[in-house]
Amino acid sequence: MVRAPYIDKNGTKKGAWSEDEDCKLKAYIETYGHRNWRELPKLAGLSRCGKSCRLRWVNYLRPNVKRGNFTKDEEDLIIKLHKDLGRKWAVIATKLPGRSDNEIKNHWHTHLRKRAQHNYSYPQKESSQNHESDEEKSHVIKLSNLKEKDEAEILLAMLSSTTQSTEANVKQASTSGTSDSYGEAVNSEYSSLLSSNNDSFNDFWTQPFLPDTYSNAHDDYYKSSIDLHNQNCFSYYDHDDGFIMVDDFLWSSMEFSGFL
DNA sequence: AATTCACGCAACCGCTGTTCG
DNA sequence: GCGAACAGCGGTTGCGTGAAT
Repeated sequence: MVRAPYIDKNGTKKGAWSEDEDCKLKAYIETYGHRNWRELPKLAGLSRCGKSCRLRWVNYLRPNVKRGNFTKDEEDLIIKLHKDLGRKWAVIATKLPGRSDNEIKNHWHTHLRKRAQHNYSYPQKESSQNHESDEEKSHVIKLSNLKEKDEAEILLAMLSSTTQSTEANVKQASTSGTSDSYGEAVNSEYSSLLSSNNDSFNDFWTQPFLPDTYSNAHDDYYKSSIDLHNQNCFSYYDHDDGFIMVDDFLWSSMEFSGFL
């Protein structure tokens, strides 16, 4: 579950903490406090860096730290605070006594992010939020789970909403049909598109890719229809997950529920 | 039974803001 | 006012575990 202990080139111990180390750290802080994390490991007789000691203390050793499963109330609060505050885990942690920012962050990424997404998608679904059926799951297609060629097709569709000539150009350039040439063709077309508009290129790495048809009225989301493998899909942009592909059924649900 | 895959989580890393000399 | 040191934060990684094949 955790990284195996090892000594780095500076002689600092890394990886999982032993019981003995925990005892030393806890005993030292309970006696002397932690005014200087950098000096603390030396004084406490540990071969750790200050950062590592601080993290261990904050997440596991400090008094009143709560372990184990999150309650429904805690989860609801995290979802609400995340909606209001964004990824300010340290601030969120102050509202959940006994929970560390790291623990909340991990719990969000492994459990709540998906749940929050589905809650928005199926707001009135007979309180079966943790028991989504396979049918429901099939309505969401995460870009990162798609194969390269799928991604290339989606990228193409997005590009084609900006320039009608792009798709034709790429398809012509990739008549050999291999995925490599297909990808190269997409990259080539994409590069030329970007270099033709230096203003938008400046923001390329920091802003989500949005076509010129993107409307400010939809702050985070925009609709782009894509025929992917005979399934009519739509896409929207999510700050956490990037581009999300959904089929027309889910898109309708999301529109109906006010998510979009 | 063996292997592969996905998930969960503890811990690390790098960046930013704050404090101090 | 400036730079160094430090603390804290958020993103990412590594690996154990259980489920799926």
